[in-house]
Amino acid sequence: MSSEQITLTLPDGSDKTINKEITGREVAESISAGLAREALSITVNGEIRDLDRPITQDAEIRINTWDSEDGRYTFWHSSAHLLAEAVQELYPDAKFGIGPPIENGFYYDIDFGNHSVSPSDLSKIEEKILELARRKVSFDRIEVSKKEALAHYRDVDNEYKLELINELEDGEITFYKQGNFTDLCRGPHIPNTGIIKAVKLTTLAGAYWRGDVKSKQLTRIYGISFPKKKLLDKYLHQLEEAKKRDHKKLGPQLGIYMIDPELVGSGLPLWLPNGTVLRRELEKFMRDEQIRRGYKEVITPHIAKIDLYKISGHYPYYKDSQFNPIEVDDEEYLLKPMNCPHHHRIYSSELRSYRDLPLRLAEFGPVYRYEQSGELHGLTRVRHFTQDDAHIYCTHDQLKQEIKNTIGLTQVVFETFGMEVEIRLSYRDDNDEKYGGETEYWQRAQKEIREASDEMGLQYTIAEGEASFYGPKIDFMIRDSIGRTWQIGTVQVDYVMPERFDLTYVGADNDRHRPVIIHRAPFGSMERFTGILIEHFAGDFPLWLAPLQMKLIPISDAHLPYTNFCAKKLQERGVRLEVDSRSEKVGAKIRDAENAKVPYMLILGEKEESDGTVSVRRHKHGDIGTFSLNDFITKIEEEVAGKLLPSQVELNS
RNA sequence: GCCGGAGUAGCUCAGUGGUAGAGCAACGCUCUCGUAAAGCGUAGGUCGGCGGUUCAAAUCCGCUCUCCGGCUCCA
Repeated sequence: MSSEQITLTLPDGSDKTINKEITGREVAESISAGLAREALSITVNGEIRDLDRPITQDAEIRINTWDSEDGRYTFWHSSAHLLAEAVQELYPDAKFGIGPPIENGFYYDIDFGNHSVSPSDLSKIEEKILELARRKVSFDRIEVSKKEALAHYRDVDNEYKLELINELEDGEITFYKQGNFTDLCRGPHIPNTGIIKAVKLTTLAGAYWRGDVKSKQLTRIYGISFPKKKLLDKYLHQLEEAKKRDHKKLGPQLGIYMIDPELVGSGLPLWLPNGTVLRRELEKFMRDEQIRRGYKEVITPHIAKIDLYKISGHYPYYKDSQFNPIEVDDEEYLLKPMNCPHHHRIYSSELRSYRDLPLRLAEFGPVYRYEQSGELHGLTRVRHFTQDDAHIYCTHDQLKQEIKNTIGLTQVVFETFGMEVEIRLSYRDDNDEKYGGETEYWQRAQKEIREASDEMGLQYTIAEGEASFYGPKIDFMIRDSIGRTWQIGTVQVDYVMPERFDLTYVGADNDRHRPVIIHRAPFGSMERFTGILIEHFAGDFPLWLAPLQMKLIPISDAHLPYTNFCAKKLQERGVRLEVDSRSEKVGAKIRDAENAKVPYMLILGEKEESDGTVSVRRHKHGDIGTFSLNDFITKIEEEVAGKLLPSQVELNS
């Protein structure tokens, strides 16, 4: 091969030998005209780059279009620049912070000085963006020295960019310029602004410069853009649909929970009868799983003396997010922010032998945390919640197997509900103040959870700085209806609390040893899990969870006796049902049951009465046929016992 | 806690300074009905709260509470 040629490997694994210094655009053209037309950027050995930059060496490449994440990333990054240009034209005094692409769109943090941006400004900015886009100008990459970069931002008096540049190495600083707007930027960008056909500025928010509360708060404008107007309409429609799953709306509507800020308090959910049924079913499910795995259940009080939390370290570390202490008889008590310290005291109540380990103490433990007012959110972020908590006290030799067991249990939970979770290993960072315990313990614990995760075949990402103060975690995250991620289940390894509480066991060598603790909560909290569950199923719960499993609908009053007969038979088998004896037409009763998302409706009239059958409707599917009462009972008992998801239910009669 | 938005009947919403409205739900009566809305009627409000401007405030102004979307935080 001549030195003038390089080999490019395409995503399908095929190689392409091609002249050196070829640009991404030329590569795309060499593949197909269609691809060249759609191309937004190119990924070269994992780095996303502009299409018009030459490729100088052998590389794995991928041409990015709107259909790839890298392509959309490029598109939205360029959109953020266009947003900034529009703002600069309309508000010349605005100073720009950072403006990255995000999962669904982009944002730009802007210092508007004294101007307070309102939603009506947003539509003006949107129009300006589209106007600028139509000029179809290119994004030009300009390499600058650090000195030039600093000089530029001194001229325009932008302290934010100056701060950013000061942290950069000379020689790797680039600007991008489109039209009249130049921005410090690593790139890459799309070929020209004209590709951006539709834009929607979605949200206006305050955002601290560099995420620091002590810094100035800038105005963050969120937006999303598309290469076709139709895609924007589709996106907005999907957003509307997603909102219908919102547990804050569905929860109260379905009688699951309510919040009474006036007299009970914000963030203190009240579980309504339907929600309580659901929650008790969830607890029963977890208890059964735990009994099979050798857990022992305990119950501990909602409060404890403040000293308990001084020993555990919760009090000094998390003073700000606790309810104020309760003073009684010269003693201070705290509403418990965690259950662990209570459990540790139970552990310490007896002399423990290595033969007793692992000791697995479980509790549906209520905790109280004073979350900031702006942070409260339906059932997913509250000030009082109940963790499906457990602490496993074990020897070092047992640790890895126990971690794997808890991961296994957590997986069972998510499989049961058909949930897809993202897994995150939450490690510590360099900020020693945030964490307790010896660094060597931390390294050890991080290694152990990683090994256990690998051996269980988990796909995870690692997040530094997300650990709890006593140890690293495996966090199981799930998305809500509008794509926000919430931590649900967690498995944590803890070497710190055994030291703080001086926990010991007697080993085979008759010496005292320190146990290790695993903290775990597969649901996380009953509240958050229920909130997520509502959104996951959009209120159409599997039969075993549905608070109201069926409605019995007599055709007319004449069939009420037979309806009550069926109701009695079903109730004897533990079915949760209601008889709709209102003087409404069948259609109306069906409609009401459908709206209440009741899984089954039994229509009972003359035919059914004389045959001893029930005519069955399934929520969202309609009439599924006629069954003998006994066959129907068998069918639903199988459905409940198998914890079948709505999508798994066989509807053939 | 911070930034922006919003609070009118149980729900969805109309009402821009002059007597608080609609649909659905609820309740009553009539109808006794075959697979997604029967008909008629009744009741329901401190227009989130407090204060101010005005002859007059749901409407204008100030403060405050709560909720929504973000930020920060998150044991």
